[in-house]
Amino acid sequence: MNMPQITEAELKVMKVLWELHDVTSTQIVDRLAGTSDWKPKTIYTLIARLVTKEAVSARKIDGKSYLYSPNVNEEEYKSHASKSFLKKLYNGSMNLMLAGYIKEQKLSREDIDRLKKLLDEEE
Amino acid sequence: MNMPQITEAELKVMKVLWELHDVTSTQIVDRLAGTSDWKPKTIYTLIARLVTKEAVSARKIDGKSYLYSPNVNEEEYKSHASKSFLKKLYNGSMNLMLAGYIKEQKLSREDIDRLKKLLDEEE
DNA sequence: ATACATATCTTACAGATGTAGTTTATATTA
DNA sequence: TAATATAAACTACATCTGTAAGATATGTAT
Repeated sequence: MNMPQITEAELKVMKVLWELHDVTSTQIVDRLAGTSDWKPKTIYTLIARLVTKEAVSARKIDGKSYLYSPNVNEEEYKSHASKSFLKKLYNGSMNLMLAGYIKEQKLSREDIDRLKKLLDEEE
Repeated sequence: MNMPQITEAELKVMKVLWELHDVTSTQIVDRLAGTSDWKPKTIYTLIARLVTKEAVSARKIDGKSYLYSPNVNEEEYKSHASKSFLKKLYNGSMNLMLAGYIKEQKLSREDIDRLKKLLDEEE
């Protein structure tokens, strides 16, 4: 259950899978028509690569088509990616990241309140 | 002042630059001797690529050597990278990222207290 | 002045990534 | 059933990335 590497382009496909679950490639293509300008062939390639790296599984529904579904859990993946990111840039510390963020005034007053609420609920 | 793309390997070199500022390639090589197993040639290549993409500037100190210094600010770079990361995975929202983190129990009681303190100071 | 060391420059090369075209097999339609 | 559409498989190809070796020019030691 070691997390496969998922590239940025592949991630967009994963998001559709996470959202819709059990879809055909055609549905994925349709779903991405609005948010990308990829040719269908490009999307097929991305799907195939995700299947190869076992991030997605494919179940045959007839001699030609498959139903695809995500093999890696969305929250697990994000948590894994977050950890990697923090390690790379902030010595693994969410505190450092948030401190930097606050210093750069990237958080609105409302954001801060919401974050405090999140933290309060945790105690 | 558009942020150059800095790869993971290059980032390790940038960190030395951010830490030491105005160093020779030899100093960078020495500094990285402990934390990586790169051959000196590899490090020279990374430095050269960083210079090419103008993330680092080089000032000649004699006919052969240069002094290198970071051209992109550490905090700015990290903030930029954080923003990209959040956009890619959390719809741009630090709240969502932190919420996920909290849910996964990735934060200790102390972390939470420190974060709350950070947020309090901001108000 | 000559040999040696070495920093930079040039070149290399495999694997990952973005982006797709071509071929093949199968389903659908007329 | 024959033509057509299309999903999947296979192939392609430029760029980026990690990782360095070889060539060249310059500084240093004898």
